[in-house]
Amino acid sequence: MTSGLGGFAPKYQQIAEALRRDIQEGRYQPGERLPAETALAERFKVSLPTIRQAVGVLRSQGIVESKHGIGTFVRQDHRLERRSRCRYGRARSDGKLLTSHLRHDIVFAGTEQAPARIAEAMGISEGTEVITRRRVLYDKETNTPEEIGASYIPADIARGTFLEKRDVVPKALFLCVEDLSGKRYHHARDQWIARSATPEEIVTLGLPQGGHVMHVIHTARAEDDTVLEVSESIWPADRVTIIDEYLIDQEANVPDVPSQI
Amino acid sequence: MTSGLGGFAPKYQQIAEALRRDIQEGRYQPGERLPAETALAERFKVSLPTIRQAVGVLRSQGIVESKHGIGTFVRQDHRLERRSRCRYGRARSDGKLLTSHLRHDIVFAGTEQAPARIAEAMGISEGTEVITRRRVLYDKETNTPEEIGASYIPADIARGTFLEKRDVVPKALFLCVEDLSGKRYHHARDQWIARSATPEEIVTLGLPQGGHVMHVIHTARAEDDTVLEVSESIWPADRVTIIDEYLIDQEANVPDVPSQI
DNA sequence: GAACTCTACTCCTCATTAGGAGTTGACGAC
DNA sequence: GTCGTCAACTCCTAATGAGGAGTAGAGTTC
Repeated sequence: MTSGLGGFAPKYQQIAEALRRDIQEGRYQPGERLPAETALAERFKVSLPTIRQAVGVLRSQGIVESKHGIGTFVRQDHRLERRSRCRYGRARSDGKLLTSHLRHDIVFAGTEQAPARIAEAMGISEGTEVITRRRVLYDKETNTPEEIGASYIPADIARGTFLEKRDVVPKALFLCVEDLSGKRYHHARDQWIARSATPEEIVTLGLPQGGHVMHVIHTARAEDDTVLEVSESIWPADRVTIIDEYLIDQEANVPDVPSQI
Repeated sequence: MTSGLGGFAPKYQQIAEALRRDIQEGRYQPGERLPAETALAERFKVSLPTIRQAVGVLRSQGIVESKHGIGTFVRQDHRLERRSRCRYGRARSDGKLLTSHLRHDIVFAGTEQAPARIAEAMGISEGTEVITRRRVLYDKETNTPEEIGASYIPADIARGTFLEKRDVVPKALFLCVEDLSGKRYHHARDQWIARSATPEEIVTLGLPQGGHVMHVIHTARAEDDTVLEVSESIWPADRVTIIDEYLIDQEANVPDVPSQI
């Protein structure tokens, strides 16, 4: 059966579009519950699976969130701003973390075999042992998880040190690594990707099924190019905006790589 | 009915997981067609809608792509590297674009009312007229769309100039703007977000339903802080990796904003 | 050989039906 | 008042059936 009157798009898409408009025009406020699926089915005069398919579209777009047994709610799209650099700064070498509004939860510290993506960033072969420190960062007020993070330090720098202990470090991690290695952080390479969340990330970050994450792998090197630390951070993709502010250096050498004009 | 033997996850998730493993372990190669849905339904001994739901999971993760009337195919996950800065560089002021391997298709040039996000970046009110140049970039070899882009130039700089004409500009756009404004590009602010694609983006970039994009808004200013240009670029999220290489300046002032440690 | 048609195959849409599982709030027993 | 029970409500999973629409290839006709 075709939809007959009006639209040429499938019914479920028309319904998704109608609901999306309702939300954008404020008929359903952020945080508010949508009518039950059965009610929507009646309102749009379609069957329940069609409604579910329509709501599924909105879910996959992060516009609404369904809670089993409770209802479907309009999500508020709050994006937190994140600086893309600004990881370091001796201005804060008092030991105060840059992220003091977040609660740091160190979930693991010890020796691990480097996963492929980290090994590649470090320039070592997959499975080589590295010292790993994993953390989850929570908003202190709302107590919601905001970030999954991990730092990987080469074994020859950190093996047998306090970095293998699951304690809070006395000062910013990079300062500890500088002390232990005798070298200073000099240059870095950040690698950003957006991808769909893994099942573990969905659980840890409280994401909806099929949610996406922003994933950055940060490789910090000394002046002699040895890797001092690889760290990664993972955020819910729809809760962050990455901000990067910089001076334009028109004289800089331009690598011959793809880039937008 | 519960799934009975073995798994505790829903059937469709188990099937999605099984297929995902098959793909990752190479039993289905990139570009290859998956068995038809009816065949899969028989193999997994479930009904067709359940198979469709399972395949839908893989689709939403960008692992496979379905083509109506043809079949479902394993996508190859090629991410192109993009430099996050490197927009400028007089080293190339011969006029050669940084993106010479891409075909630039200027789809619009003229006066428009600034959309909200652009107005905010420019510090003007929504609806103010700006000179807009929209483009779509195609890979010269495969002829596939790789990027949607647009540049917005304040009317007092570009109104009545050749920038309103839908022609290729004689040299890099920022050099034209510098000539017209009499000011030089000095500093910039980039704003990255990952979000789900709009219907237009899905069509233009050839994305699967529910695909995601990486969206950057780039605001370039002169030394006196006036905005010279706001430009935006949109890529398929699963086809790009953003690369950022830089020197670490530990003495820099650290803004008091959220940031990973 | 070239163009057309027709068929078989593919994925897509939608209705109907059934039961499972989590949450909330009202009610009654204590 | 407090606690536990239970019913009503919510979303979730799954099967079945029917038809629609796009594609490719075999076969036929010219």
